[in-house]
Amino acid sequence: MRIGELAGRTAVSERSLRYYEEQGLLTAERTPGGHRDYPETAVDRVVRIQELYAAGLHSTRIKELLPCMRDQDGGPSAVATPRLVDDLTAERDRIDRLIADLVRSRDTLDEVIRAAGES
Amino acid sequence: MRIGELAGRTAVSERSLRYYEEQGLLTAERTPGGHRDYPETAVDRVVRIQELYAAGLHSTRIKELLPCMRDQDGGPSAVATPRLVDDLTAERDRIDRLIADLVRSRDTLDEVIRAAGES
DNA sequence: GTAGAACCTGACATCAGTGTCAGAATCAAG
DNA sequence: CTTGATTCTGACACTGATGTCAGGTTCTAC
Repeated sequence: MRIGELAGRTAVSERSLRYYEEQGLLTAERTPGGHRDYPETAVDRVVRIQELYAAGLHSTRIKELLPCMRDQDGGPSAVATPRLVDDLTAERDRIDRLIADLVRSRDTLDEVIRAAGES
Repeated sequence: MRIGELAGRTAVSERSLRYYEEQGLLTAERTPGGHRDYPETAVDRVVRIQELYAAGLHSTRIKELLPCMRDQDGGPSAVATPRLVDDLTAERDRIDRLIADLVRSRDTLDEVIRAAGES
């Protein structure tokens, strides 16, 4: 599929999709004229990338991580090195703390929203 | 207490504390010489502010929200307007989706970490 | 009063993903 | 072939909290 369709189906801007490619997170075939041609699996991958970005991972870390992930189509093509495992463990712990923060913030918002409803 | 102590106790940089004041999120008395003098309650407030920042709220939104929050020392000093309730509800929904993303990302990391441990 | 630590303001830098625009090339349908 | 939609590359802007530095002032303990 072409970039416009991929952007539409993933709700990610074309700009970002080109950026992902630039960062080595996403590859695409090219038409004879140079237009990008994505496989169906790209949809899944872009969604994953977005999730990881949302979790605060940087593109370099995502790039290291992607080959180690169980892909939509089968097993991972690589196994994380001990060094990477350390980094990913730190990321996971950071995300854990972040989730805890978010839950507290959500509770705070809920309380304010509810208090306004009671008046 | 002075800014250095507050920074130490909250693990927030002095730079950020001054920024919070600049944004109207945090107030402080001043010594005759112009140094900031924070009340004990500032510790709690700074922690809250950090949580809300972590949840992706901008300073303007936090500024609107703070007066409506149940403070450490008692009831809220204001009730959210209907307009603000709408905004906060949108924020809450966004945070909900973000938490879901984070959980998925954490699970992904756990899987990669575990896979590396099995080898 | 003096030395050193802590604090003040103001300014500029940074980060990294994304928005946006320009000008050119390609693609698809008539 | 033509036309309009889509895509291409490259460049520059932005955001917004935080880092950092400079030059000066205040505080605290001796």
